[in-house]
Amino acid sequence: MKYNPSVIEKKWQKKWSELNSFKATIDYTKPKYYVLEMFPYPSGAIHMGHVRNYTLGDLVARYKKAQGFNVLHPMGWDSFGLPAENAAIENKTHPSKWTNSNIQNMKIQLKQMGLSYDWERELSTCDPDYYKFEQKMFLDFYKIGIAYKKETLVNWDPVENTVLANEQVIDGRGWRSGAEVEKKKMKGWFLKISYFADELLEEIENLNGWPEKVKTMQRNWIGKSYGATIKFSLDNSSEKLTVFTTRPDTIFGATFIAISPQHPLAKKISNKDFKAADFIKFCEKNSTKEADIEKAEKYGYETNLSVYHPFKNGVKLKIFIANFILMDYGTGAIFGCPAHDQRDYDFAVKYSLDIIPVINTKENLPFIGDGIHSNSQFLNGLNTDDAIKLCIKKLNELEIGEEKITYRIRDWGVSRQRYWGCPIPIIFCNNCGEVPVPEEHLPITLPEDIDFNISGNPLDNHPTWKHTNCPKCNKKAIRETDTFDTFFESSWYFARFTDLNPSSAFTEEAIKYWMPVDQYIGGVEHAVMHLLYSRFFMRALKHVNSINLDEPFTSLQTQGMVCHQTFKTKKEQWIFPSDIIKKDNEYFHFESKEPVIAGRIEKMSKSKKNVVDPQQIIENYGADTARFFMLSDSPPNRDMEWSDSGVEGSWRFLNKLWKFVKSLPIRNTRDELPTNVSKQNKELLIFMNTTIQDVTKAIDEFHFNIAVAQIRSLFNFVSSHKIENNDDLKVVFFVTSKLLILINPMVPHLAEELWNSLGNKNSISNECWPKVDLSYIKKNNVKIPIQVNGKVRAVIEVPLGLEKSDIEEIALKEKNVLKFLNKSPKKVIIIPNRVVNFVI
RNA sequence: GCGAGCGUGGCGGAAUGGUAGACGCACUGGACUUAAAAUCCAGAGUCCGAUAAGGACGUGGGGGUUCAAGUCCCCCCGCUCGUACCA
Repeated sequence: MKYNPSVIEKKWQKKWSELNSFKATIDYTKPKYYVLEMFPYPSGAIHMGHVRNYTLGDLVARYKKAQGFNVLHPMGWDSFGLPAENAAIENKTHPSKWTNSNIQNMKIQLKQMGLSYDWERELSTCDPDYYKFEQKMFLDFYKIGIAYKKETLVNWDPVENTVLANEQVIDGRGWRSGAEVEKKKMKGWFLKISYFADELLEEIENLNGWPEKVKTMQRNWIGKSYGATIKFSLDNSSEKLTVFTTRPDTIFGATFIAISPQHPLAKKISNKDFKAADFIKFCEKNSTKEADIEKAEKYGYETNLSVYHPFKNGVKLKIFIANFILMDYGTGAIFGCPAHDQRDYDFAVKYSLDIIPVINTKENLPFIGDGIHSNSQFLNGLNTDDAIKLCIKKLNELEIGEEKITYRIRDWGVSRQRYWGCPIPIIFCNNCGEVPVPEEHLPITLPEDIDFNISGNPLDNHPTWKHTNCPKCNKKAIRETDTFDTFFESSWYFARFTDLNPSSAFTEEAIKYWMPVDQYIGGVEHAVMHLLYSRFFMRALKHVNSINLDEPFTSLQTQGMVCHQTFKTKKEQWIFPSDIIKKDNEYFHFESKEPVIAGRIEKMSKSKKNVVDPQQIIENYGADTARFFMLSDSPPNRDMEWSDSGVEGSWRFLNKLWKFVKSLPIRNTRDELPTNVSKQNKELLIFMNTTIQDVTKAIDEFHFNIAVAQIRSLFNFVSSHKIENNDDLKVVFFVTSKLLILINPMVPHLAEELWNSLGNKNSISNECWPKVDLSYIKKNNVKIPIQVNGKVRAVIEVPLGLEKSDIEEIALKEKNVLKFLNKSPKKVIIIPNRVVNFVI
């Protein structure tokens, strides 16, 4: 019988579903394990990124189940978001219809992959039964000031009259209209993540299961910095201008002041100075993307205002309005010290401003490092740290400044001017102002009838939806027509999975038992925002007594991208890999037979057409081959290349495994070992036990590609084992059984089928993970390289733990060692069981 | 621009500071076959050497620490992710 994945995969998927094999038990006395993959946006069909992510998670879930844990492994849909609205405009379908049909389709696909989800816990964030809870959360936050309203800058498309997402701004222009995007001030809702900045920062060090790189990124994102504010007095005015600096010690090198175009003073100046107004307008012609702002050429406008230097009598500093000063950071104003800051230096050179060094150095300016101060009155002779301290002391004495801690992190803007999101439960009343929607009126649901053909915010354009009565005074009032950022939904879904009861977002005992998530897996692109928002959200919810939890994710793994070679015609048109045929190492288009240029290996993306449809792979090779290849080659946290030959390799291996197990002549002796184990059989058992140990270690360390390699080696070993008598057969059976348990989390359908054909009645999913018999892996001998001047000249095998002098004696008998040992060694390094190095 | 990560044979990758290249892909030779595919067996970093023994070189580039560096430190190059309204 041939290996036929399409038959056996359906068979076992049906069986798992009938037996409810992967249901998380509600028995809070058992040890639990919660494994979660980042839930998908239902874009229409699963892509290879999903396949990779969910294969990794499924391996962990099945492995932990085998280790005896009560496993929670749920799946849901991050189903609010922009693409549904774009689809609505393009295909004239309603976002909810489009979204739900995508979910149906993707769910079928996930089931075809044989993933061990507890589908009874499925959730979808666009479902009012889900988002009603976050409206309540928002109101709780609102009551204590964690949610508040303020003005912010948005990308405004003046042609479409809509707010654009950053990704909809391409080279400073609206993606559909092509109009130059403007920055526009707009009021929106914010969550006070800054209130928790210190706690979020400090707790990073306790996230032991997180990758160091993610922790570093979050630390830098929060960006706590110690510095000072300095109040400068304006010339010819009683007003003060407060700047923030992390280097108050360089104050004597200050030669100019720069303020943000959004600074109140800039606005004031522009009232009288038309050129300043023009300049500010010019600065507004840029997107709100940080990268765009930073990369844009730095411009300044010299105003006719200046301030007095706080310590240098009579010295005035000109105020510039500068396009690179962000209003959101510090005070939106800086003093420029060109000698000791790269950006200030560039600015000073461009506008021919003075450059006054105040730190002694032999290096070229600007010099950013530490050093002894000069030219700095009371700071002369001090190093940077001491100068900062003394300067702050002096500022305090003179009451013109103080020590100040600032954070780079900004409060989280959650308002979106879109339809397909959770409505924000606030009502605006002319009498009463902002009024929260009373809880008994929740959920506020979206209107079904919606028109996307009018430009602007669809909810705002709806003829009736926003009109309501004020809950306080009952007069006519208007609903908030903004909806939530979809990161709102993804900031608590993991906690919701623990108990989907309809009356409250969480239940105490389910949270206490299941949370935190033991293993969270997803793309590294979420390293900061989603993960930081989730950490913040748990704290905010704790603050309003909704949940008793701090950190949501104990351990985190970030998986790399799935890449594929790109192909282009000579006319620069991208081509799908499935439309290409390879002949004599050259590529041709399947239909036109035109030659095709093979390009770089890049992240799979629809725009470059270098995608492979998982559906095709499942149909051609089966889910197990797709899963096995996903795990085989690359370590999970690195990018991987999807290649046809790699898939073929996995397919071949699974076939070999199939044939081998099916060829074994007897059944049902899997737990029996012969009373006397021959030398040959002992070697196999040693290899098996070593493999069990190594595979277990590799899985625990998330090195699944190594686990695969070791399982392959064990297969190579056992399948070439000579079977000459019944004892040999027993051992081969024993080892094969263990091998199937090891490989089950990777290729569960195949493992079930082969397990079954070995005569087992139970599902392999209920088998325990094999234990290592340590008596088989005690080593007696060890191979030691012998080096001469660090180069290996021989390898000797000696008993473990042999004395240094004995090792040296044996080493000195090696011909090749003596050949290179033409002088007596200056030094002999012997690390027992490790290495010998003769240094001559 | 800023922050973070990555870079090892023809390719994916392996390697507690201690034998670089496990396992696999592609490749080459052989077996089977009328033939091919599939399958099985064997070989293989590059160069010198005889196809051997053995040697030299070799982990993006340059420098350093060390008896010993893919691994630690410094500088540079290239690529990738994030950069706050994509998810």
